[in-house]
Amino acid sequence: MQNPLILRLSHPVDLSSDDRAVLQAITSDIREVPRRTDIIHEGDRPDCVRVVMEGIACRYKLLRDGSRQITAFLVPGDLCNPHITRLQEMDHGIASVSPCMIVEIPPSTITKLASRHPRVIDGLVWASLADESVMREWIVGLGRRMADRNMAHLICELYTRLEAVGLVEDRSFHMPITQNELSDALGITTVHTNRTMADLRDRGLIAFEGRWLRVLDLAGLRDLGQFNPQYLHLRRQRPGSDLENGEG
Amino acid sequence: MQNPLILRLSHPVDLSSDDRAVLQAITSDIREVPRRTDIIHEGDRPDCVRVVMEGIACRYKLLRDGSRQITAFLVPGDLCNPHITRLQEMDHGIASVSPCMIVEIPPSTITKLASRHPRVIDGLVWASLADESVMREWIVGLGRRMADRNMAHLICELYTRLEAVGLVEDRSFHMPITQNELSDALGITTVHTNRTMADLRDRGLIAFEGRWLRVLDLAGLRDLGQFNPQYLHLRRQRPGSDLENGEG
DNA sequence: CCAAGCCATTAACATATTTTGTTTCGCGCG
DNA sequence: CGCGCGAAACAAAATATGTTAATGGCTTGG
Repeated sequence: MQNPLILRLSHPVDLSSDDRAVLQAITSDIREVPRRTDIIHEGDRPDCVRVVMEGIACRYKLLRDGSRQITAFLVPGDLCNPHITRLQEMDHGIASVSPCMIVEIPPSTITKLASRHPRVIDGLVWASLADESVMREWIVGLGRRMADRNMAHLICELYTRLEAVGLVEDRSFHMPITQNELSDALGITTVHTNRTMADLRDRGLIAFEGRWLRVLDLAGLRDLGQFNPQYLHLRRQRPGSDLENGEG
Repeated sequence: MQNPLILRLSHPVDLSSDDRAVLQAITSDIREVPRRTDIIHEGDRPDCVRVVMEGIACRYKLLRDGSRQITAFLVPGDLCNPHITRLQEMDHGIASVSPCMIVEIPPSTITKLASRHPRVIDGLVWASLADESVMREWIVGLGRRMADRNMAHLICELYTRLEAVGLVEDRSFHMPITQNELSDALGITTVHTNRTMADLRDRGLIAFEGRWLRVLDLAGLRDLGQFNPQYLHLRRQRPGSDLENGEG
């Protein structure tokens, strides 16, 4: 499997072979995290940028009554804490959903990147903008979409983002997210998630094969979720022009 | 009234008097926007950074079925498009809720700021992080909070953010947001917004005096909404240096 | 001054979603 | 092998929220 971070950043910017080599080098020291384990706790002030290289993780917040809201899923190539240079206190937790491979990059490395590999920083900023955009789309979904449409939308989101890092094969992808976790992402109960999932299956839109989710009718799924992949900003919008070096 | 952008940025970073002077200078060319008018359209690729200096605006997305979801409110001192240097296509619209005063800052000015006034840029990045954090909190609210709690939370958010730019007087602030707009922010119908609002009033938590919202029981409101202002990142976090200048 | 329109408010009823409880299935483990 | 557990599936009752429609206050503009 190719390096997901490189794949991810290749979409928004043109990486030189040198850029790629550096990215490959700084993502070589991989650490495994078992499933359902905090990668960063709420309140932490992490001293390294963490990148998911394999597996799926999530950002989440816990409420006093014990309920949980997942605010984002992280797929390979995603950064846990892109704003490291601010040394901010985390206002939410990040946990593995499946077993994950994680890389830690010290801030000094980022600083070096900023001067010698501006394209890489560009790509990271783009990725951060895409994350924001995904959040807005979640707000829309939670506020104004019925459960079935929102679930269709979420599946489309995962499908598209996983495809961007080469993790979709033959219209299907590994799906370690349980219905309970889906519920906490969609803001509904597990029971309703189960009903809704069955509904999508019955309509012939998706199918489960073991822990793999196969999209049987991508057009239909997109239509139901009113999914327009543009918000993911996976393609660069203007060849060249934008210099703007990083914030390190 | 003091310059809201300066007030806003003074919270996260220490601005020199020189920084302040520059900020004052670049926010002098103000333009008025009537209420309910698009400031930036979805699909636009704005060529200037816009800052709200007066009034309230909102980010929103429209769905095919005609419904709308507001994903954020912008108060004085907030930036409409902080990521201008990427020349991104807007994936959402920004519209005035009340009549607004808007400033436009060309990217070249930002570039100059970056070299000569790093603190200002620091502050802007902090503000952007806070915006992200607010989005996450909205996701939590839409997904997991009952309508009354979420409305309490939103009122606390507005109260705190307006207080940070000196727009809360005697526990009350100007509230031009209609129940219809509140509904589109909270993901509920106007009828339910009305019910919920009446409920908060009946409980003695808030009161309306014309178009001003007075918070009668701040502790009660915070408790109901389970509001913890920390996520707004209004104070700088450096452990030693926390002088905590008064927020009033 | 009236008419038109926006806004807040309320009622009665309909629907979506939650809550609760039970059942089944597959799987790791003693 | 049986056991316990997590996950999934299913159903009935309870509740939160949505829909539709009507009212009155208030502003605004002719």
